Amino acid sequence: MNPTEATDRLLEAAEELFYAHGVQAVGMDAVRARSGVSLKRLYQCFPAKNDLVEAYLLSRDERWRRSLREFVHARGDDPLAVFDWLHDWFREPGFRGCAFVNSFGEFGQPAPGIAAAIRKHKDELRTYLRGLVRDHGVADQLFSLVEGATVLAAITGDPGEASTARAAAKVLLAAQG
Amino acid sequence: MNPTEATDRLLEAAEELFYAHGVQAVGMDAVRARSGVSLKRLYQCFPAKNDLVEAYLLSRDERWRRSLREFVHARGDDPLAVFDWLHDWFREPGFRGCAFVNSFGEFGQPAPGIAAAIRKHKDELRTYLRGLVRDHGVADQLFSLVEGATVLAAITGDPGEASTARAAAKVLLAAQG
DNA sequence: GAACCGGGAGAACGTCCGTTCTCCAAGCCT
DNA sequence: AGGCTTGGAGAACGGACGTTCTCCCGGTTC
Repeated sequence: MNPTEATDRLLEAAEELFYAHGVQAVGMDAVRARSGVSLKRLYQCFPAKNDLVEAYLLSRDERWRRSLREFVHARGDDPLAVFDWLHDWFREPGFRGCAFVNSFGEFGQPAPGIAAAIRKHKDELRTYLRGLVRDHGVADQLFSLVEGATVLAAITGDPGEASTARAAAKVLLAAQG
Repeated sequence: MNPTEATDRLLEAAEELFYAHGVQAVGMDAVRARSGVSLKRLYQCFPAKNDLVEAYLLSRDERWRRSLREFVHARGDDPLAVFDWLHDWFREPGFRGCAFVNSFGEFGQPAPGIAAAIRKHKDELRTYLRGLVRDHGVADQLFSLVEGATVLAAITGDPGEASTARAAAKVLLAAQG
């Protein structure tokens, strides 16, 4: 097995396991078992667990934002489509909230690379929303609604939080003028 | 030292340590050291760490909601005062986001008591907001803003997220009619 | 064919931590 | 005073886990 394929399989396994059970609850041996990559190669690709966690977050960020971007773009970049996408996401079987918020909660003082990955995700999302909604103030308000709906959907298990946030966003966008 | 005083000191130590560093990062021995209560008595008061965690969450819920309620009540139960309170909270030195959201992130599948304490906190908060804002739809929208602002303030470190959410809340309340 | 190299499987090591156990000092009752 | 209980301090136990080490096999090169 070649190193780049090993890295891919490791990242895929890490995403599934870390997101589903939390980073701390998943041992390196579980990642090895799921990925089919030997421990030795695992540590060649990622010298320490922190490195794998950081790569997991960066990879998930890319995939998550691409999915959102493509969905919203297919709807003419309507900001409200963001909340329709959220609604679909919340209904997915394994939905457990925002991976970045969860990781932030897991680590009291995250390693620098991990903290940076978390902040990067939120910064990029904010920037994206500001691209959809020219008024930065309103974009930031929508951002707050997105985060709130995600947290609440995760804790209550109710995907309807997306509809609540969507209704609020509609009012805020209309008030923007 | 009497058992009820021991319980108080344990809860106080647990709140400080668990909130500041995360539950998993704090060992029982650290709680013992901080509280000055012996390990033996600690395990008499709380037979397992989960019990202490659950008590910590319930205790923090009471204190947190009382503080919010009193602040808002002193301002004539103006819903917007909720966001002023948030702004003060976000500026506090040890602010690290919502203890319940953080705990939710820490445990993939929380023990039943812990999951219940987390849900209880959010349920009570929702109920409280619905008391302040008669229109349940708008109350829930404000709830989403509260959660979003808290998450973002924690991750970005910017207390100004409260002002953003406040501005949004003002528009939503005005639109309510 | 024989020495060598890479890689896999899994044992081993060290540490951390939740929980329990041991031991001892100090108070209390008769 | 002398046995008895209580509680504290901290050692000890057991398991989990991150990381490294050992051993062995299969393929490659002279």
